[in-house]
Amino acid sequence: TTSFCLLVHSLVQSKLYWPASSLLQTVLERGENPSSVFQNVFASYKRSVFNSTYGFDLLIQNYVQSRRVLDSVVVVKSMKECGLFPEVRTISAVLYGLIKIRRFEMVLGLFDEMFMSSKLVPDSYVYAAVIRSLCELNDYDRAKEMISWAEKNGGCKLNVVIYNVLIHGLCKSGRVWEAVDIKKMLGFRGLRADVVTYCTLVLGLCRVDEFGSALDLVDEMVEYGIVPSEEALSSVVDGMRRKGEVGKAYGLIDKVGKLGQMPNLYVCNAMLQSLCKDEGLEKAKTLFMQMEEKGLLINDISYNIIIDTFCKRGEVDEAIAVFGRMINAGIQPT
RNA sequence: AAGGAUAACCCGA
Repeated sequence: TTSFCLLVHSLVQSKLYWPASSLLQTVLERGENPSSVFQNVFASYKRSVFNSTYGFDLLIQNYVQSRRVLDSVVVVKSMKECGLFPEVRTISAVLYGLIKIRRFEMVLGLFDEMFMSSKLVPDSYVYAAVIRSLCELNDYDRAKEMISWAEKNGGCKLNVVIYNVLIHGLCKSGRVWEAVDIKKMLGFRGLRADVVTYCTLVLGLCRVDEFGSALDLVDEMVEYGIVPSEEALSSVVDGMRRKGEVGKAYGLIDKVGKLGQMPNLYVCNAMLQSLCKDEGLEKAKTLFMQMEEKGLLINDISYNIIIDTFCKRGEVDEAIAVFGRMINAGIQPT
């Protein structure tokens, strides 16, 4: 093992990271416990003339990638005890490993240990991990405190992702209006809501049946040229439709359609149905054309709705024409 | 030089 470790350090010195990493992998597979592996790597580090500590980072990475996150934590802590520090990026990989196994308290503990009592400066990835953990622990007060603290003396410029994490957490906990407030404050921090911010809020609002506000947000994002996801758009359109606001729902499809986005087929079919019933056939036909243009995979149900409507109006010729198009499109009549 | 981050999507329980 000692020769392995010496070799690792020298490979790292020559920037041969990939071989160094696979060498470490074989060391890990020997099943030694992480502190003794660390001792070995540390002993050969001291003996060698190389001064890059990146070999330790690779060791940590290897543990994380082998889903041995807790072992990676041992190495990080051992390094600190020996006065060595991994790169911030490496620590962040460990933090996300911990999040994946839902050890949120450990994320907070490691954050304190590594960043509160050293010269290491957390970056936005690290803050995102901490905020995420606080949200998962339902401690939104502390999450907000942490953000204000980081804004003042965090040493790095917070980006929109951090706020998106908080917004998502609040929405998931049903605190949608707080989430909306956070978004409103982004401007004062020199940030702009992005597609994730908007989609998260839109879906959060839909989940608590606030379709009107969701609609306003979609309007706003479209003004900024941000295209809502199919999922977000579908939720709002279907919500408005179920509230009986079929006209508004249709207007939204029309508007967003110009940006190339359509609701999913389910929602479109429901809209066809509602338009035929409440708004007359013209709009339904227009929607149907849009669905064809946008390449939505129209199914038998979509055709049946149109055919049925023509039949009910006694326009059998039209119905047969649509039936013909259906056959041409290769769809089995049902 | 590396599989370091947030919605949705997907898959499994």
